[in-house]
Amino acid sequence: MATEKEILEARRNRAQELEKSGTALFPARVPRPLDSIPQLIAGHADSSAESLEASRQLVRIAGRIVGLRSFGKASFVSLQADGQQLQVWMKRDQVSAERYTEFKLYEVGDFVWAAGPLIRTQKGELTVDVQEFGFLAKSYRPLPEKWHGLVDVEQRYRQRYLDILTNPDTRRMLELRSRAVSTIRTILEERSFLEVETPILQPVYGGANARPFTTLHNTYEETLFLRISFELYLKRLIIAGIDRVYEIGRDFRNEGISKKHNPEFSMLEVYQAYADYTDMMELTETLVAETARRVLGTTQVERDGEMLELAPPWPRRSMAELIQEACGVNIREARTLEALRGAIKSAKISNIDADSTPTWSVLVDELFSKHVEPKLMQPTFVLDYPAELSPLAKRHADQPDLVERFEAFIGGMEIANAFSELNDPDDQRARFLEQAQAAAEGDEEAHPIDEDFLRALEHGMPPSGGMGMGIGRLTMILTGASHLREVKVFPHLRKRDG
RNA sequence: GGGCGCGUAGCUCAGCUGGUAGAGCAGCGGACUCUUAAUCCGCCGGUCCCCGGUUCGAGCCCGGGCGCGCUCACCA
Repeated sequence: MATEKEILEARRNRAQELEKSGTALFPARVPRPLDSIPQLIAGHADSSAESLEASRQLVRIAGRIVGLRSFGKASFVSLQADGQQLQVWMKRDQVSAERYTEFKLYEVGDFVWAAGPLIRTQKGELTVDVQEFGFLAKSYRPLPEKWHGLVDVEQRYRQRYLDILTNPDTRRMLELRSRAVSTIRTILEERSFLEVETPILQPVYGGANARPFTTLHNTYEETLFLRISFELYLKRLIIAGIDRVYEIGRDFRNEGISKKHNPEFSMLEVYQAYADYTDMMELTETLVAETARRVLGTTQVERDGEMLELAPPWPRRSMAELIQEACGVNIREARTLEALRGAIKSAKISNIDADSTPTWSVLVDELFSKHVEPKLMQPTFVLDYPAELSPLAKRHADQPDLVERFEAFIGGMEIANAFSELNDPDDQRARFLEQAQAAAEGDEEAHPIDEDFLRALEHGMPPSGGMGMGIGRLTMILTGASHLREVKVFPHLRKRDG
């Protein structure tokens, strides 16, 4: 018997036998109170066999059978709950021959409870010396192979529950991500920010340059878009006088998948009135460093063998000076497309096709993302982006072709993006029109015009700073993960037929 | 989307120059009251990803497809 069908039949048959012997396979009630396995383990890390013997503490635990070492008239069973395992020792003499026969029908994967005194075995293992036990839930399918565990990458993601169940690292990642998000909420609450939930289905998408997912509302016969950012709604709330506001939620972008990209991803967006992008720098570095400190207990993380120091202050570097350093091209002198093309050619920059790049800004962006970004390992704020690439950011007072914007990079990856928010409705309209022009010329990621948002802006918006941070990428930095899907609970995989 | 690689038992893997499929774990039967990858004896288990081709003969070679990984491109 070893085909999948036969293994499943064997488990079904054993379940039937159990049921015939009067055991409910899926009982509704669990005996209470239950002791927590992690708490028992932590509480008795130093308890000796003698002290346990002396106190004879009676405990009751419940969990999934993940290991079964069976002898003729006794068995050791590993029970797992809350991600940790505690051994129970089942002896025929102690539980009665009849009940031991029933127990022999239990198998790896099933859920059970067991009660008895806590002891330490001769080998020193903390163990429940079972006096009473019972069945809690049947598992009809086997767990992954116990020694190698689940290693097939595809199956790890297609059946993530098995990955989480059997790979402690995956569980630790989930716990860490959860604590990171809750720490971010705590810090923002400490600073009096209000958390809101804005629409995911939007009549006009915006706040970023990306292609959206499109859907249809049947009743209103209305085309709706899954949001690509929360930005324009949160700014409406700034206009509404919610001076410190944030949202943690999901964005959707109909684009490629890579180590750093997924079509749906979690974002934090924060907006603060009477502030600008320098305030956002302080907030960003504090959020990242404080989250690391509270979750990991340190502000130092390792990435590809390099130690990263997340503690503030992070260096503030202008995009121009970083490009100058990396490529020897001075974008402040080469201010036109032709001049920049010439500078790139004379500097002999590799893998940039200067002639086919349509605008000065896009060429600058190319230089930056290919030659600077991958090298930004230690946390770094990159400041002062071309206005053309940032239709929602306020212009520099003295350099109107640049905007007050920064992106924060860690480990060669963009972690956050922020600006002094554009609050001049006429300039905003002009920027939208530029975007409409780009769209007309075929730029599928151009920002659409949002008349409703412009109307709101005309009512008046205070000077404000805004910042967006990728939760998944932050988690990658905190865990050292090399791929975004590692820090997602259920990453997207192609649909499989059959 | 392009390039490279992979797909063999439920799981983890091996399979020579093309000669008719193998191990460990899991499963089944048996022994066993201090194991923790328990041990020992025996047994069962295959659409070699799919379709087509070459060949006396294909897991292996060729063509097409599907899925996955890496990578480049795209993309915050």
